[in-house]
Amino acid sequence: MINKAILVGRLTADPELRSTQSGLSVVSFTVAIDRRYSNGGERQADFINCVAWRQTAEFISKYFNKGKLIGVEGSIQTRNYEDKQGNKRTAVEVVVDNASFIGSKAENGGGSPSYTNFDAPASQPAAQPVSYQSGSVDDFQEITSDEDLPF
Amino acid sequence: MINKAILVGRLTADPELRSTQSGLSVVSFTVAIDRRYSNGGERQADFINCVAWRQTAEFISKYFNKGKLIGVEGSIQTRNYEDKQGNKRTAVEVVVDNASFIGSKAENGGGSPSYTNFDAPASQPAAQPVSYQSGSVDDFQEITSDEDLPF
Amino acid sequence: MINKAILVGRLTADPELRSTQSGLSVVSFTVAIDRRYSNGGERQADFINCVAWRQTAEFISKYFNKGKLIGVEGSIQTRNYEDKQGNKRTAVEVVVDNASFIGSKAENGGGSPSYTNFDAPASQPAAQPVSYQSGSVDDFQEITSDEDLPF
Amino acid sequence: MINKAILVGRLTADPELRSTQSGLSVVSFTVAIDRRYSNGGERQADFINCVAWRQTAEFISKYFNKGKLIGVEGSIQTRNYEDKQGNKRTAVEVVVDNASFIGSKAENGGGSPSYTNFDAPASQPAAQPVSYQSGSVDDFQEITSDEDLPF
DNA sequence: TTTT
DNA sequence: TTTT
Repeated sequence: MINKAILVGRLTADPELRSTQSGLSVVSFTVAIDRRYSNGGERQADFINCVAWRQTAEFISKYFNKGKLIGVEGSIQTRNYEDKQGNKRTAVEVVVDNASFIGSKAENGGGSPSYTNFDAPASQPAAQPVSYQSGSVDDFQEITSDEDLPF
Repeated sequence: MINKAILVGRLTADPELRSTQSGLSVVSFTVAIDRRYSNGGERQADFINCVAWRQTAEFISKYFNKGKLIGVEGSIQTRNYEDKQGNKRTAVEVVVDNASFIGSKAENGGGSPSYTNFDAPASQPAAQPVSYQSGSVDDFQEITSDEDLPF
Repeated sequence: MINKAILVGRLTADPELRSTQSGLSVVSFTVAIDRRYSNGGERQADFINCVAWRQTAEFISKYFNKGKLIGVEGSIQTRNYEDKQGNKRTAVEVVVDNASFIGSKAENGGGSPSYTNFDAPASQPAAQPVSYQSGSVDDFQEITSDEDLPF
Repeated sequence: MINKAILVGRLTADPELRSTQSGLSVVSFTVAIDRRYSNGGERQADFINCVAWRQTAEFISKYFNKGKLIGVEGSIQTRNYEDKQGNKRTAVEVVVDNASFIGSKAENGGGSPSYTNFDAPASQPAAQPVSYQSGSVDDFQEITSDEDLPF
């Protein structure tokens, strides 16, 4: 089974990092994406609610803010809850497992001179990460030298 | 900007074809997709509402029914409406621009001996389409012979 | 069956529009996409060959050039051919069925003051399209008014 | 930047698990995907080379074989190498970071009664995983109880 | 509740 | 080199 959403749009507000009772980082935010073809003049957009957990949440809250372009990859999750009036409602949101900068330094806010490069292996020169993906660092697709390839 | 959803799951019910006042075909249906990792035993699924228009709608209502596997590609749309109590709510659904059969004849229900192959160019032998995509037939990626390629 | 590629990267060169013998527009171009995690400092990128046909080809050659950000959606196609030495080789390329501008006017080159808005319905105010999708204009997901929805 | 491929097709052969000199598991395999619209009768397919590493590699070699349906998610990688004649060639393959079963038990080969459920937290009842994703177990999107959600 |  |  496959459940995949891929979005590129702009944050409608600064993402706000929170924690669950058990200490997990979570961030929720909304991505605005203009529709391709609008209705005779009036612009239209979709506003898609997203949630990210753990390091992905921390990455997003650290590097993105209102109006910035973001690339997001995840799955569509439906969740039941009761609203204040006790009505059963269902929330639909994208659970983000990967977020990326899109485009130029200018577009991304550039700068951000001082920060912790939490992803780079200790011995490597620090560099601004261009995305953060759920998973431990040692699972990223490493660049294996040719001799190391068995095919 | 990019807004793309790709789903493979099962229809929770027979899709029901309707028409708008202006005569457009529409179908709405729900795709159930099991989550990869469930919560200590209890299975969990996401139930994603989908809408398709025109020929895609007709294709889906013709070839798919409750329980069948379907592959769906589209975009996530948010839409505002008022519920019966007059509360403003927002609906989130996948607007499908392409649906595909997934897997074997067995899995797909096979059979379906008589139908109109609305997509095939008139001069071609009729064959069961394996998907339907928004767009006129003459926009499908045709198989151009090698001599026809300019590179 | 599903075969979907979604790319956001930069054009390595100006796309060059050509025609097949039968008069179809084609464009081929390469999208460079930085890898997320590079190999201890040296930047690495994937260079993905793409082909687009018809109006998508014309759209791309009209609005994009070397270095510009592009969003691309399509399928991965494998094609057999013989190289100059007569060896059988297989080409792998993304057949683009949809291309989009990504990000700001600045990022996109903005300007482009005079052009034909080939997609807009005749009666609508002309506006720069934000993407072009294979399919006739009348297959785009239109914005249907609420009364028009059968659900 | 975004580089995403999503495929559902059939394995053209049994995947063969290998190891790099440094002891990493790798598997390479080819996914056959029928094209939607064929050229007046003759069937056509794309044959897409894929590589997977580590646990994803082990998962694939354990649960999939020739002819089986597979869902694959990854990125398109281009890699330079020299062929036997010393010509520079470039390989294009999908680096898989997630593989899933598609469809029914029947379709998947079902059975497989005894195996190690390498992903389930120790205290959970063992169950056949439905996919494997790069990343440590503790990064999967867990099902958090409602009280645990900060929104 | 929404972004350039 | 290719799968149902």
